[in-house]
Amino acid sequence: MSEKHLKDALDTLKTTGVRITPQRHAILEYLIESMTHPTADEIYKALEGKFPNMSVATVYNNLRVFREAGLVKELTYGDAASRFDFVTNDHYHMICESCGKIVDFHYPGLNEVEQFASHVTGYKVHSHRLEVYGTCQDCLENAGKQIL
Amino acid sequence: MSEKHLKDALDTLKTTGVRITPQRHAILEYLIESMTHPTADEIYKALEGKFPNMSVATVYNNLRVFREAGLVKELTYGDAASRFDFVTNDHYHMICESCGKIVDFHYPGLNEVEQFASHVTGYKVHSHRLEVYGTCQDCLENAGKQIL
DNA sequence: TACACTAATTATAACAATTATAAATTAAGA
DNA sequence: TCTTAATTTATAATTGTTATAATTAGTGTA
Repeated sequence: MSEKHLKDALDTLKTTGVRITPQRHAILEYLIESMTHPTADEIYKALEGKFPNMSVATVYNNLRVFREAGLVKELTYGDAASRFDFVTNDHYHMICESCGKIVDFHYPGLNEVEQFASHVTGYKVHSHRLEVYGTCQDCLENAGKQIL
Repeated sequence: MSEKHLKDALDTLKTTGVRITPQRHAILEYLIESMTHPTADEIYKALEGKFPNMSVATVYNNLRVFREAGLVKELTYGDAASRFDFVTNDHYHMICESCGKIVDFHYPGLNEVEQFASHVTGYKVHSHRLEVYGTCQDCLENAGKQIL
């Protein structure tokens, strides 16, 4: 399953004329396997065992390459670090405001929002971004304990 | 109309025990009157005529105060500068990917998305964020001209 | 397989947005 | 008016990210 994702991703890169380096292979692999929407720095730290000489710039450069190839989405949060998400199929993010944990969920058909928005603003619509903020169950439970 | 907004905002601050300084008054006034969702730096530059000695830190500090009081929303965009939006009633943003222009639009009832997301993830939901990306009419026209 | 060409990596410095600090100033209630 | 704690200011520090230039290493071709 994730094997296939990796292979597909590498194929996509090849056909776009992007070289497959060991670093790129490792970053992609890590992105696909980790379910945690990591930051560039987390990727960097996770791979420094395998690549002691790798530079942060390499991570950033390659994340940009992947983003431009459509393999990866960047989730931006002000001056906090961006998080990177391997693109599988369309999904949205639920974010815990207490601990920052992000989980995916699917929701069908917000196309009508795009149509509506395009109609009232006159913009030609490309895409949209939806995120839901709340508190995850772990944090809810911890909050409960503190009251006791 | 915007007079009333300003008065209400100042009242809110007063009841929260926040002092009304000339700088705060001016920043709020600028936020309410400008329809452009300014960055902290834009606010700083816009007011440096009135307050030649004001520091950027003051702008940032007060935007945080306003945010915590619920008067202002911060729109974050990765390493680009945050934009600040005076809260009137709920609306969403349509953002031009070509020139960055942001316009507001209203859309009723995405509550069901929140309910759905809460159900599938187990999170307790507080809020959500929706943005639509596209190209504004000005940029569409300019693109047309370049082809000719 | 070896070569050549170009892209990618590395190390480092630069940058820009934001925040922390400490001293000076000031709003607002008594 | 006086007092006091909050706020502002000026500056330095921090953090995420990108630019630069030199070195290294994929990959197509002979």
